[in-house]
Amino acid sequence: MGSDRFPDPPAGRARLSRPRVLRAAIDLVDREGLAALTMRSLATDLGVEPMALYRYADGKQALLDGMVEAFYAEVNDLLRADAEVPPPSTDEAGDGGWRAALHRIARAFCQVADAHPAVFPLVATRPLSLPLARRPLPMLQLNEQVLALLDRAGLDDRATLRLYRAVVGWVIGYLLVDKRQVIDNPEEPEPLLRLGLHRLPAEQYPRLRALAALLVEHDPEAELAAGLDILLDRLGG
Amino acid sequence: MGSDRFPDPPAGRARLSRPRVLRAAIDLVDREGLAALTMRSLATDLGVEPMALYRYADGKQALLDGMVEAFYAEVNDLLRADAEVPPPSTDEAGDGGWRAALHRIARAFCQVADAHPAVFPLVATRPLSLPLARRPLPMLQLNEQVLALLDRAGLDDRATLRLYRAVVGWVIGYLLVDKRQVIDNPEEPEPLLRLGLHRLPAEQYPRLRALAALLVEHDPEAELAAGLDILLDRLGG
DNA sequence: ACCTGAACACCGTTCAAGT
DNA sequence: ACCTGAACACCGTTCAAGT
Repeated sequence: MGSDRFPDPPAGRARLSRPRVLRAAIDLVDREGLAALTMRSLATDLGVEPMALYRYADGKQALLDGMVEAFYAEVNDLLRADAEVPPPSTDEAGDGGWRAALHRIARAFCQVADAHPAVFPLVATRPLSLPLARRPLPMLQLNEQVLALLDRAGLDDRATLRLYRAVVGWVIGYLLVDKRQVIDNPEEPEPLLRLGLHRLPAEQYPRLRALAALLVEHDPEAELAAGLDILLDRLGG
Repeated sequence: MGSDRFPDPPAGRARLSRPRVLRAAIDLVDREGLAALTMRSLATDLGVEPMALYRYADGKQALLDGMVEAFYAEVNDLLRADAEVPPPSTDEAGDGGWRAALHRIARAFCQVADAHPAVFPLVATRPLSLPLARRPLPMLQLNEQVLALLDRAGLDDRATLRLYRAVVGWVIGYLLVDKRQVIDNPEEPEPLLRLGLHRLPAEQYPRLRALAALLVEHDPEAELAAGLDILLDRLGG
């Protein structure tokens, strides 16, 4: 995370640093939601004047991009951590393990998204306004890693990219849809009422009402992995 | 779009109406981007004072939700329109046509996303903070329609929901990733340079650099449809 | 019922100043 | 080099008033 433009100061004495600012921003959003993040509230959290932040991010927009950067850095850290505890068989499935490696990446991504649900919308949408080469380095690093793994499937370049888009789109889309299970009234024990579905006219939305009770009961990690396998099977040759 | 709370006035004489406000909001965002949308700028566009908008949306947040509502309403309109021009064979593929109907929905969704690229991030993320039953009616209507179509695959409830999540996640995720192809320097004729990739060190990102030239060359509609078929094949029994 | 207009609290950011 | 503090333009929203 230490790019040239935002150097980490000598470390120890100095009060602020880019990682510290980004971490504080993510903490604040985890605690109070995206809307509560302002340059002023973040400054207060860090015990500093708002303008002090501008040394570590070029403004609010850049701060948001920095949070996406921190998100991907966390994914990469997680992956490095469990790479040090390799699974029993080094050559996991006889295919060089690229498939299992992709699953590990998806799982790590999923874990970080779960840890910072309010940050995830930023991860899904902010890169839309950034040209590829300007994206956060940790994001590019993960992209490169996924591409390198897909290469081992032995596809040509076009097919590799098609599979790449499918994998990334699937993971982000599935997480986005899954995290939509927002509860209306957390007090209510009945799951159907918790979702506020009694407000839905049953005549107009028969299927939605009938299935809504089951909406909450599923295993996101397993479904995400299953879909990933399907796409790898059929697009991976 | 005419809910009880925001009635369309007699129509004709009256200056403002909820559809007119939402349409103006989407126009503004299409023209100048999400950041340019403020209650004040929207009011100016409509030739009205900012506070006049509060009669048609309960505030900025509700306005954003209203735009998602308008987005889904546009999808539904599109679907109704081409339902009036049915394909030559009424029973499209012998399976009751539910598969083809799903493809039509995906295509319509895709078209509207293309028409309003700056609005799409709202569509992808705003429902995260709304409990199911509070979501815009046009969105619930489309959800119901998709569920009804999936029912025809003859799956049990759990499998139907699994497939439902997969289909919705796939379409949204794919569109999100595909629309990320943002151009760095539109003047530059060379596609590789247009993406700003000369700034990527080739040693660290060999695959990304090698494949980036091909990133722009693909057929989004076809890839989206292909992925949809794969998921329907394997999760649809 | 529908819209105006002034006012308030808060926001991101500038600029000049401190150390 | 790193942070402060005052200031500015702009924002969403309140409230009371007009017609």
